[in-house]
Amino acid sequence: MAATRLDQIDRKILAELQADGRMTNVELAKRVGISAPPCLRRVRTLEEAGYIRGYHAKVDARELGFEVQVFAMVGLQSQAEADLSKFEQRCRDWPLVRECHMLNGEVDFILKCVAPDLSTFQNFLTEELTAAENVASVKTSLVIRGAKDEPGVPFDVLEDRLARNA
Amino acid sequence: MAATRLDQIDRKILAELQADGRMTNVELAKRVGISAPPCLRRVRTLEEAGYIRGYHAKVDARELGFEVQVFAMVGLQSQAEADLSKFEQRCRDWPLVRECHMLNGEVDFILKCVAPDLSTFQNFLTEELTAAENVASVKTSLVIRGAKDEPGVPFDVLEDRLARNA
DNA sequence: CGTTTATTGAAATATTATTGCGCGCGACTG
DNA sequence: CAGTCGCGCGCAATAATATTTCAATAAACG
Repeated sequence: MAATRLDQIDRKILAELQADGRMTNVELAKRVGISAPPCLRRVRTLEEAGYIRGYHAKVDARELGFEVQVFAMVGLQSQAEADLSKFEQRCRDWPLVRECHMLNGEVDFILKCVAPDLSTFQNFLTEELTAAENVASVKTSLVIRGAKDEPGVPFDVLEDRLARNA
Repeated sequence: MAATRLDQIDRKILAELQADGRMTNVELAKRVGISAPPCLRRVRTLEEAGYIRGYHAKVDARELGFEVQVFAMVGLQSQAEADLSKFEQRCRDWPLVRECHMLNGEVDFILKCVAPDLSTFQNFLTEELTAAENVASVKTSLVIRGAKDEPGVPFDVLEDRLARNA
């Protein structure tokens, strides 16, 4: 794995920034056990190498009036690469679709969507998603409640793994 | 909606920090059109009010050797609240499970999981998830590739909406 | 209207980010 | 092995940013 290119300090940096993306560099340096300048240099390197894709505030959608979250399983008629790409591009253009993943199995894509209310989503569903070219089937499930939401990497698992391989 | 309590500047702040969680406060202030001190106060207020749930670096799981991502649909035997909670707690304890959402419909939960490789995931699947108390059925789908991944709020939709209601 | 309350922005101060540079350590070489 | 090269560290100095303080302004209210 590419993680081999990283030493323990780099991984600690990633873990800390994943947990708190606004941590100051001095605090980060203190936690990983080096001084501020090399710490900052490492962060920049990790960013440029693509280990860090960006930093984002986690904004509570429900608090902002997006009370509906839906997972949609989408099946297409054609799975030719050109058609897959076309569908993916449409997902990128739909603001209500926040995530789009291509899957194996009977379903081709899973979409995570948000909407201010059910009628807005239903409108999107019938007018846009189901109606879109090449879409064969759509099954949706409303999110009743969220129990865990920590996208990213389980660094404890990673460290266990590296320790075992060492 | 609770977004009514926020003015346009607050919403702009949220949008900017969602897009770039490490933006400096002076840059943020410049973009939203006020000076730095009140801008910082607004950010703190938004954090305390729960509009901002935290800040996180988006770490690339695949780059770190987590090459497998899986969605798992889980059905339980009992949907009594106590049993639902128990299952949710288990999900929180499993490091490979990064997200857990309760759904309506035939499936009770959808889980987003990561693993270093397929065998690690299959081991988790058979030894932990499927074997867990009260779990009736599990269907999994491997993520072939990701096409969009922007969790959060579509602020353009929100602004449209507010403009229409005004 | 006068008062209260909330929010602002300028200025001052404290922290933090960033750059420049010399040092030490390990690896490669003759 | 000694010499030297290259990498990465930390110290110190500087630039930028965050944060507090405070007086002024504008809206809200009686």
